[in-house]
Amino acid sequence: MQQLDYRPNAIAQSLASNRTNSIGIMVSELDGPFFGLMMAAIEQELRKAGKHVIITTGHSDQTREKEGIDFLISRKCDAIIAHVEAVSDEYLIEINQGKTPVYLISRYVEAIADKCVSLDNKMGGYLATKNLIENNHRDIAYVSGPMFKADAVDRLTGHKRALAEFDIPFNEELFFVGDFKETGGQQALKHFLSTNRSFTAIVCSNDEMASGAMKYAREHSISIPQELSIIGYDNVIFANYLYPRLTTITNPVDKMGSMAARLVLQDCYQLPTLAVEHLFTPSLKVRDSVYPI
Amino acid sequence: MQQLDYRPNAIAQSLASNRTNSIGIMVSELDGPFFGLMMAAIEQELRKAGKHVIITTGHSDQTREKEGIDFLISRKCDAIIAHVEAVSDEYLIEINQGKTPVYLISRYVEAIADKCVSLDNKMGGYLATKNLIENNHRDIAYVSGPMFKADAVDRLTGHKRALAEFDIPFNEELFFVGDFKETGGQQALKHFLSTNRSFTAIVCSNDEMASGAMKYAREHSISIPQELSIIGYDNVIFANYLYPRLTTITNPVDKMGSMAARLVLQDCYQLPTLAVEHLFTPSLKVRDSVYPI
DNA sequence: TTGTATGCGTTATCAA
DNA sequence: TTGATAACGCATACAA
Repeated sequence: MQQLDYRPNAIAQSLASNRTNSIGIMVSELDGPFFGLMMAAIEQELRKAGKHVIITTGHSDQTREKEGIDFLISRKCDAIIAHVEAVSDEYLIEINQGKTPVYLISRYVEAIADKCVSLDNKMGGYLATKNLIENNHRDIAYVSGPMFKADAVDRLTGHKRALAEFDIPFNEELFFVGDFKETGGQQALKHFLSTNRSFTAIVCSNDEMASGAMKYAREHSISIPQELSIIGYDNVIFANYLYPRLTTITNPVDKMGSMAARLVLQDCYQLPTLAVEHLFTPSLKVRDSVYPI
Repeated sequence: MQQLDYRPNAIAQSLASNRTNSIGIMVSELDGPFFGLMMAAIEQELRKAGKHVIITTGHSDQTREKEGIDFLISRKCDAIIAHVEAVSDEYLIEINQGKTPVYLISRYVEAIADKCVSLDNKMGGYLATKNLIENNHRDIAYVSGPMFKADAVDRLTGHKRALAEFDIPFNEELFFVGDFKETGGQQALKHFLSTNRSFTAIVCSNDEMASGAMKYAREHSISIPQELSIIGYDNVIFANYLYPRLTTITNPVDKMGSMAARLVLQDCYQLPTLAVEHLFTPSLKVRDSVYPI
């Protein structure tokens, strides 16, 4: 009878089997180079398993993140893959008691470690600063992201470790908390310049802020990298478009995305997975924005 | 009894009411600055109406685009919003006979004009070239996108119209078909340089290719915009990050996204909509990559 | 208005 | 193994 093209009704299947074959995705933003890559990887992995992806945004806001997750749960997703920043660890643990498992990307919560896929941001922060130090920089400014974000805290920790390893004191004057956006980088450089504290390099804890700093530098005739070296973080697409091309730390967000998808496939649908990996390692991507002195 | 928090089962609702409250979205790519904005706009509009969004990718490939749409239909989406490039007009008309309406973004198909939201690309192409001409450029090279894409064809048409309006002949030597990616821009400039035909400006039919051309120019010590003016198209986020900042044509992809979403809300869910608009108008965004001569 | 059956298109269970 | 039947949790239509 298939000749009269019979198509099973996915909704009826779901009602009867209690399985929707849909996975909820929660990201902070739909635009931005970061999440695009991540979602592309997730979607690709899931789609070839016949699953589909329902997408929601949280905008790094606690309320909206919770609403989004509620929404996905109410939609009876079989699982959720979330990149959340504002919500607490406790909430994530609690929500995972429910019947919908919530996997986390770019975040590590001890109690649900098997549901986390994260990047070793301490190592990334360490690598960035170490690269500068190995290029003989000693007076290094640091632009952090908002301190409520674990990523920002970890990257800073790595930075301090590199400093300590080379006996370089951490200087509060050369520390600035930005917003992970372009403006943050601009404000940071402006601030550093105003302290009259000299510095030869600046590590920005993401590429957007690095771009902002570069822009501010150009507007004030500070040549990069001759007068000031800059290193970013994330290796976002446009890092390669900037001039000079930005040296940065790779953030394999696509690999983390596929990994999370595969975990879901394995745990929720009993599909075989090759290797599982929970902690990803960043690496240094050398381009043109760091000069030795 | 709501105190014992009763939650309606969305699946059962769907089965009984024949309405899933889900809208399928089909885009070419999940990454890339273009689609991010578009999806963000769609999601925002739909989400506040309590609808949700199922996302699929087509990768500008005819088979995959059809598969994706089939997939969304089989998932019983109430409607589909698609940005498709490879599939034929006939197919789109035919698929719209079915019970799932599919709306088109950035594409105009006469027979289903009420389901189309598009950009006046002819006007955009015209504006770009006209701006160059008004800056006294006469020898203008043109980098097109793949000619199977309607966008590319229309932009080129606009370019030719501007040329004609000022009695400038179209020169095949200064015409190159790229891939809408960075490499396309690099190849194009390389090609133009090899013809020994002189030119003072180059219009790239999207910003990626403009970036590629700028990169190639820099590598070959051609200073922009002093020696060569460049104009792009789309006003993608990174156009503002490039150096020099790229003059370009705005493509209000976010507005088109919300418009498509509102059409769906209106047609499929009988929700009131303010003004409906089907054709959007691009405009010139002047930045730093065009110099008068 | 409030209440009660019936159907939605499957899966799963149990009997044959 | 095959075949009938009861959930699945709601809308909807109809009756009270």
